[in-house]
Amino acid sequence: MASTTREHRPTAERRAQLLDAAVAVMRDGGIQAATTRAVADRAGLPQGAFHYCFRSKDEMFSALLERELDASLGNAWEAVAHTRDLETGIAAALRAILDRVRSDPEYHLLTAELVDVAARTPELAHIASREHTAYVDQTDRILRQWQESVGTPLSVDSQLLAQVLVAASSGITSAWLSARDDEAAHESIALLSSALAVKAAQQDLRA
Amino acid sequence: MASTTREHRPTAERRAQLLDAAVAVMRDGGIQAATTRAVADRAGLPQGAFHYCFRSKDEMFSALLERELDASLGNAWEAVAHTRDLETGIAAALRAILDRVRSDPEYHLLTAELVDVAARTPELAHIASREHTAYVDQTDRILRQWQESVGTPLSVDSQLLAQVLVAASSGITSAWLSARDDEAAHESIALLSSALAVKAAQQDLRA
DNA sequence: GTCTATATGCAGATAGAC
DNA sequence: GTCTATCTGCATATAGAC
Repeated sequence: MASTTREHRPTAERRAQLLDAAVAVMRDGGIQAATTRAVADRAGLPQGAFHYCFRSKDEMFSALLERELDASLGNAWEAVAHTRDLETGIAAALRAILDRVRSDPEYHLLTAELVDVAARTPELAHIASREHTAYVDQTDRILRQWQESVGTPLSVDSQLLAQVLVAASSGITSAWLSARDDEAAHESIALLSSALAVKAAQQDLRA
Repeated sequence: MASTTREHRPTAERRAQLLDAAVAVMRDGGIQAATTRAVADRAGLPQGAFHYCFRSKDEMFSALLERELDASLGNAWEAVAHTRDLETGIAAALRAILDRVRSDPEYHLLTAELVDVAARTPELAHIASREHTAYVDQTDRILRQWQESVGTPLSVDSQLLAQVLVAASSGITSAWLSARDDEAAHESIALLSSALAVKAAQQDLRA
């Protein structure tokens, strides 16, 4: 019996199944490796299944991008909200972000590649852009929350500080992904946290 | 006459010609677009030419990676050496880096993609790693130079500051490449320069 | 919805004349 | 070194039975 008939499943479920498989394939071999055959195989489905879940490979890629970038948001900066000391909070959050990357470098290499490809592709550029804005906004929200809970206002605009924190985390993780140097990453986190906290909390010391 | 005979050229020259063409093709369509045919076409050579310049596509990719990453080093942090004030120097250097990216976003998107792919590919990972180290070392050298010319020593290790500066620049450029927000980038540069300069030059103000 | 079989095209690499 | 022609395999996508 060459053909095993499979159970009928709602399309949404099959799509998720294929997206999961696509991530698995890409984790190993990068975006290039994600052919429709490889993805369908990994999902345990015949290659033909691909095309009644997605109109084309491009459509799947777009769906994947949206799903993964959204998921990778997480609550990265949550740690800040739970400390009284800004420096401690920033350092803890940066360490948490680094730990997530260290625990699954392939996945984070993949999201970086996804963002690059999206930024270069006209039909996808808005996804990368929207994702970045959402990430900054979420960080901003946590900073305001911290500000309220502590009472003392920041001496810099929270939105601006959020932007810088996001840039700092992306710079540190990308350095780590290239060099895999734990000590360098932790030293950088310590210095950055301290520098930014001093700046953000300073009551014009020299005025 | 369907076949125009071409002049004989040293292999090194042909290789450079193909690498240039590969960059041109990738700038437009990303790494995926760089098929041996597309690259040879862009170079004005027949597809067969590819294989007496490079043993395989992988070999070309490796050569390309090495050449482009090395070229993209530039003297990015040179600006620091030429100012007495560290904050001014850091800000100028970061703005110069951002300007280079703004003047050719496609190229810098490409180098980012190259680094990602290299970091994931076992045979290429060392190139990305070595490149990153070289970049930090070069920045460190400029910081030491500044330190000597100014007389006052930094209050943080110059190598560490160099690491952080490299991370900061990569975070800011990658944010800009996603969101294309000039104002945000310049604000971030100002805040980071100020925060890091205060930290790096502080004579233990609170001691 | 599910599956097999297949159409069509392009990929990387090579052979062999010049 | 240079070129054309071609081998071989895999890519995406579709057709059509169940």
